Amino acid sequence: MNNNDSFIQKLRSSGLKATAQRIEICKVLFNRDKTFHFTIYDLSKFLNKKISLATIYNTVNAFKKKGYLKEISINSDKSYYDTNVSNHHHFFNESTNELIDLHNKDVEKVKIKKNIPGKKIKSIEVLVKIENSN
Amino acid sequence: MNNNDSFIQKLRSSGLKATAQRIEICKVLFNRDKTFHFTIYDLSKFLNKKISLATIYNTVNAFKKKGYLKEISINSDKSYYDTNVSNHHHFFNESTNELIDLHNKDVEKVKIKKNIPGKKIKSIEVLVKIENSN
DNA sequence: TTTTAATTTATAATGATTCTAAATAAGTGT
DNA sequence: ACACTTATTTAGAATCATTATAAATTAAAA
Ligand SMILES: [Mn+2]
Ligand SMILES: [Mn+2]
Ligand SMILES: [Zn+2]
Ligand SMILES: [Zn+2]
Repeated sequence: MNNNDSFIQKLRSSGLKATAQRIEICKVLFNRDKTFHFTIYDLSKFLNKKISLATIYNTVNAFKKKGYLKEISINSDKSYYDTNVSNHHHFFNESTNELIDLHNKDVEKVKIKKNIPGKKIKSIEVLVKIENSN
Repeated sequence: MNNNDSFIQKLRSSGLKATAQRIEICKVLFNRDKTFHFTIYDLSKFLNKKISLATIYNTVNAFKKKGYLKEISINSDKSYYDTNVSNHHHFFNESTNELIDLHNKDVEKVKIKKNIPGKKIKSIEVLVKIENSN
């Protein structure tokens, strides 16, 4: 089973039609060793004008809804997405606008000692902003 | 010394002219007991059309640059600002889009065990997303 | 009071994202 | 293989937050 086939299965199994555009986007996003952190603009550069911007947005939103991508909270004017959908934290390099994963072993478990009645915790995310220390 | 005078001094001492608009905005932002978390839209509602939107943006940006306001990292399409400029963390209520302060005593100190050579840490922020638990 | 530079403002511009609606293509059933 | 139905793609328009522009105003200095 080659990669394309696995993407086709992945798409179909989640009720998404396996279109050429989605398979192309899957290849860019998921044929990787490490986590990919990207903006829509980053992704569109990789796709090299082969796919319309509307479709890139549609697909990223669909993949996010299906749980294949995660949106990352950055103080910024555009959204960042992450192929690592597990619970993890980030460095954000303010000099380069680049995200770097912090794995569980890199951050001591965050303990929240306050609770709000009637509310439950959905996620706990740590963002460590860094810059050149020159 | 009334409030206005203290705002005038605060503005002048940081090299900002003490205009009527800025004093008005100071009153909304800083005449409070607790932290104020707001968007530009929130602030503009408080100001009730007396001040142009451009000036609200200009002033918030100026206050942020001077360290009187902090921008908060939320996964969202608009910026949030915070009158609490100290290092602290937040709950974000996804049902109401409301920020709630987490003080130092509410969160165990976050320990980052990974370091990136040539980079220094500017800030460490924890964002706890919550929602109705029904 | 005059001068000067900062500020305010209406308005235009920008940029990210979503919407619209027509054309196309995937998957289903025959 | 073929037709059918519906999801998807797409160009382009619309929206929304934010920033830029540039002329009028005003604070503070001289
Ligand atoms: Mn920003
Ligand atoms: Mn969003
Ligand atoms: Zn990540
Ligand atoms: Zn706060």
